[in-house]
Amino acid sequence: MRTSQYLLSTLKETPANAEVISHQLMLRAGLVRNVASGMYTWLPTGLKVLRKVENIVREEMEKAGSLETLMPMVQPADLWEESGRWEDYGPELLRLKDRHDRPFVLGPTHEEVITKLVANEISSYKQLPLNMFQIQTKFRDEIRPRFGVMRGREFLMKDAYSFHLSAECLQKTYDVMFDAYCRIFDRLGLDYRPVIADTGSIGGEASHEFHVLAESGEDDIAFSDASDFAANVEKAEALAPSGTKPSPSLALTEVSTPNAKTIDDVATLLNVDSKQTVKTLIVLGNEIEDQPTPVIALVLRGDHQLNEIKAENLANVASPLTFASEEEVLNAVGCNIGSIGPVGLNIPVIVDRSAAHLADFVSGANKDGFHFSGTNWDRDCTDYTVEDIRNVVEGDQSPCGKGKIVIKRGIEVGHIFQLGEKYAQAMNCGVLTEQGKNKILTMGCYGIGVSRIVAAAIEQNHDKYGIKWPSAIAPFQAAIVPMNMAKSARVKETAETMYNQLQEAGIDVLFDDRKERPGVMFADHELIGTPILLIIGERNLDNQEIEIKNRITGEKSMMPINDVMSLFK
RNA sequence: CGGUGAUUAGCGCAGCUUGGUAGCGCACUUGGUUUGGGUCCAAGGGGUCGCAAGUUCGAAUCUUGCAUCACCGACCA
Repeated sequence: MRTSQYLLSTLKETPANAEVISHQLMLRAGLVRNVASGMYTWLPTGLKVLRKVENIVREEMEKAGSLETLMPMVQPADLWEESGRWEDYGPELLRLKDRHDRPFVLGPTHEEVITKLVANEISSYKQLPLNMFQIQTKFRDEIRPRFGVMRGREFLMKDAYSFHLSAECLQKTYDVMFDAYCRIFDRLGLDYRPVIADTGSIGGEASHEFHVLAESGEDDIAFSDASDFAANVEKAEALAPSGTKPSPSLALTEVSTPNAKTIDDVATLLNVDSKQTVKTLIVLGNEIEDQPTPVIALVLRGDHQLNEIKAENLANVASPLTFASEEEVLNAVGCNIGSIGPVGLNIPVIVDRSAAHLADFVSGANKDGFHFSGTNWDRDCTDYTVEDIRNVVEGDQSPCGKGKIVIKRGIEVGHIFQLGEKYAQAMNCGVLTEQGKNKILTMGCYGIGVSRIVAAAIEQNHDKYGIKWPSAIAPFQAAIVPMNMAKSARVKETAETMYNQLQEAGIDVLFDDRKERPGVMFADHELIGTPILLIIGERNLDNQEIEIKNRITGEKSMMPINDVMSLFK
């Protein structure tokens, strides 16, 4: 490609609306342009990168035995009613109507469509297992799109679905997909980790997320500093503290704490460590027929944070987790938020493992403006259950048994699930077994955020001059940068010859034939991150040499003109 | 959904306090100059000042409403 026939569209200045580095560089390097909140046009350079990512994903999926399909982006609402997600999905699901007033959705994912397809197409166990994927635009009406294509509303995703007769067979495909994902991220040249994940709203059993490690990531990943253990903080188990619980040494004493409504206030006022306090959260319980909504108290150590996912997975806690209103708190507890504690409550009390390990701690007195000091479990509060309901923090024991927890930020770029029978059941997707009986299939589902990978790759690979693409996904393999071609016939001739030669060899090379000063050309190529610059100038032609500059290492070296092809072997 | 802020040329911004029909840098066009790291000089083109209503002789500027975009928060006991 010649720059004179190309749309480079680089920007010298950083657009004001871009916050993270990948978003800024994607705009400056001319990869994408914003169209509306969370929606982007991919310019030629960006699309080249996107297609390279897509092709790696496609090749590895095919190698792993998955069949490519393409499903519609717009889906009829009745499919979603059949699966139950028309009600469950919430406002992220964009709903629309056609001219006949028939309801549709913009597909945020395609379980319904594929399950319906398989229900219709597959009728015998002999046709299983089956694994199909597509690379398709998805739409999720995110609460808050941000960071450019990292969390867009419209985005490109590879999603795959597998169908099986047995859990063992599903596990086998799941393992194959796990390995395929590792190969994909290896080939992309990214620093990533598979981590144990929550199955979230889609439901199901086993699940791993693949995270690209980067400061700007939106997820917290808990690692062990002594093993391979890695889990999303949402999912990482917080073990009970080791050792025996100290015995009570203080009497329960009511203390006045006017206007101290937060743990920090109370800890400061009473001059105790927040680790010696507990906070008590009132949430809604599951509805029981013909009765007012029950409320439940969750008790955590003052310095810990509630893990909402763990909490809402508890049997008697409402899902999604909902905090009680001020009025509900007043009715149930008899005081306002800020003075609640576990002592004397006549509602169910669930205590976190770490909070349950305390002795002589500070708690709310269930009386406005008062707390208790010297609170002790079993003596002052007898009716409670102990559960893991907090987020792990740095320094906790790793749940794998080895080492301590370290927390890093990650960008979720892949997610694999064992779905089980949820969708197959709802859409009546089954086959006849060897025994001639109908059996509902069990499913796996495997996603990769293709467009997000482009942003994640930049987050991990850039410097002050611009993007440093891993070579597998660079928009161009190399660029020819001639010095003062307009004046030098020798330079022009060498550049043209080299361009033709590389083109014929199938090398994706950008020939900078603009009448620009060298500085302008260097700056542009560094910004868009071309891995190799082939610099042709008068001063080296006498020796029949050109200069090679490596974008990743910054190294410059000389090379005989005729050896250029060796760079691409 | 709540809070905050922004909206003036393709991009980045000034002008608004104190109303008088718009300016700077980059980018773009033309000519010249320069040519191994974002040259320099000159001459140009480009804006219903987000939309609507109001106040006024007169509104980018004051008032009201709306829209869009962005940032922060959505553990608070």
